[in-house]
Amino acid sequence: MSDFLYPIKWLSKASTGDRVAHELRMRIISGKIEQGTVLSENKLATDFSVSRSPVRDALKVLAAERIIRLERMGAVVVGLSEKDIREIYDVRLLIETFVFERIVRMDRQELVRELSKILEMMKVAIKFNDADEFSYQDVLFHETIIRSIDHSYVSMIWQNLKPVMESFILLSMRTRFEGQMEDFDRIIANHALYIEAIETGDRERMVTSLHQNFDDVQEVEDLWQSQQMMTKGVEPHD
Amino acid sequence: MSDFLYPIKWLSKASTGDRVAHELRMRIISGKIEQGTVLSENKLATDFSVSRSPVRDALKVLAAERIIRLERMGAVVVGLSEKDIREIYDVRLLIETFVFERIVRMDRQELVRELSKILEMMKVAIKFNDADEFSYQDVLFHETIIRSIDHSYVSMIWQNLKPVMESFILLSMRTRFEGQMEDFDRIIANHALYIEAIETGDRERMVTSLHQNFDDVQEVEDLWQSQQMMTKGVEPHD
DNA sequence: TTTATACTACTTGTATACAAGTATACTCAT
DNA sequence: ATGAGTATACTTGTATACAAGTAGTATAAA
Repeated sequence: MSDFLYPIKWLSKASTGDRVAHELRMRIISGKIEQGTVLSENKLATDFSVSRSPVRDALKVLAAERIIRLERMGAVVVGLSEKDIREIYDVRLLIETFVFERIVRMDRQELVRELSKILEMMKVAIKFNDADEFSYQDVLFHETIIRSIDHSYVSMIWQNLKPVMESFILLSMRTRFEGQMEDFDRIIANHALYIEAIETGDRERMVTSLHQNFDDVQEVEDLWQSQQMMTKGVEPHD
Repeated sequence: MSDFLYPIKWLSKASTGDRVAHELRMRIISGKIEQGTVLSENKLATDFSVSRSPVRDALKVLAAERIIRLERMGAVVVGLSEKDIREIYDVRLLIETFVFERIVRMDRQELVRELSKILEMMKVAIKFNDADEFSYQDVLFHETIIRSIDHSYVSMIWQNLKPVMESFILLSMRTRFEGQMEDFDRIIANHALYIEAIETGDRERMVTSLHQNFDDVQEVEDLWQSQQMMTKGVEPHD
């Protein structure tokens, strides 16, 4: 099969099933595999040169994430619509707001330190033009905030959202690193604002930051749409 | 293996893997399988007289629900702590509040009708002493509310919460049907209040209803604790 | 030409086989 | 008695085999 969209170095200790899931997710979200395509376990198995077992596992995972739909015959690709993106951000807003309310009641010194470190990492990633590393740190930033309150069911929600978000952010950032470098000043500023909000316990600022983050992605959405157009443009997939 | 805790009639069109998952979940949440127990795929397979494949599927599902933890050797039973129950209700509060905000902006006549129907079903279930049917309708009540706004990621959260909630409610209600029948007047009244809140768009009343619902379950929690004690009886765990 | 039937080539769900790795217990040497 | 090392009986992850069922096509009859 052709080259991989998901960073292989992130899969060092992953099982075959995870690898397939990550790669399939990327191909679906990037539009490399079109919506409506029907995936067969056998075909995927031969494509990835693995057996059906890990493919099955992968499909279950992707179905739970709602980017494919398991049907009687075959798994049909659903992908991400604009509505889905909005909805994902609804949920992020929902849980991060919840998390914030708890955070401001805690000692958040350690958290702020950790977030500052991640922010610095992000800056370095920009400096070295490393889109993947930047994405990794970006996702880690929000994960760190969410996990800080030690709430296993909120973490669970994040766990379910994370893979799709990660893929989406990866694709967005790769595109931006090809030309829209000026975006990153805004993104960094936005994350700094988030840290400030946490430090000072300023709910207002937090919500502002979250919304700006969303608007950011909305822009990206357009890019992504066009990228998708470009990708499929060629020919309908098998 | 001994008799089943999960209503077999609810599994009519379920795969073997689902059956195993449902039954295992019930046994874990009821305390019939103790916390800390290490489950082996092979042992479960022979116990349930099935092969490892569906057992594997089931364990993955239960791990996603956080009631077991997949480790190198064996799956260790985590179960539900009081903290978990609180957290589940945190999330329910979170999403049902979100849902309510959307509902009040919609035409909610049809929804109210549907909820009223379910409420009547619940009354009938009480009259005929059918704890399982009552639980089913109770879960359906909340699911109906949540699905009404057509938000796939909020639905996803519900989907992840539902099985554990369902099992928990089933066990609670079965216990209550053995003696605390007076509880049900309050539960019914509480659900009626919820419907009213939706009908009138009264956010205040909705939150009241949700909190009362939580308090209800907190009481149940005690019952459940004692039931669990009874089941294991032996000694305090870890 | 149209309709009904049967067949073929798929699909998934479950069972089994095999490989690689890990913990426990036992044996042997000190 | 104690410690090192090995044997063994487990564990999971992946591959393969088999059974049951479905869609769509081709063939045959009206």
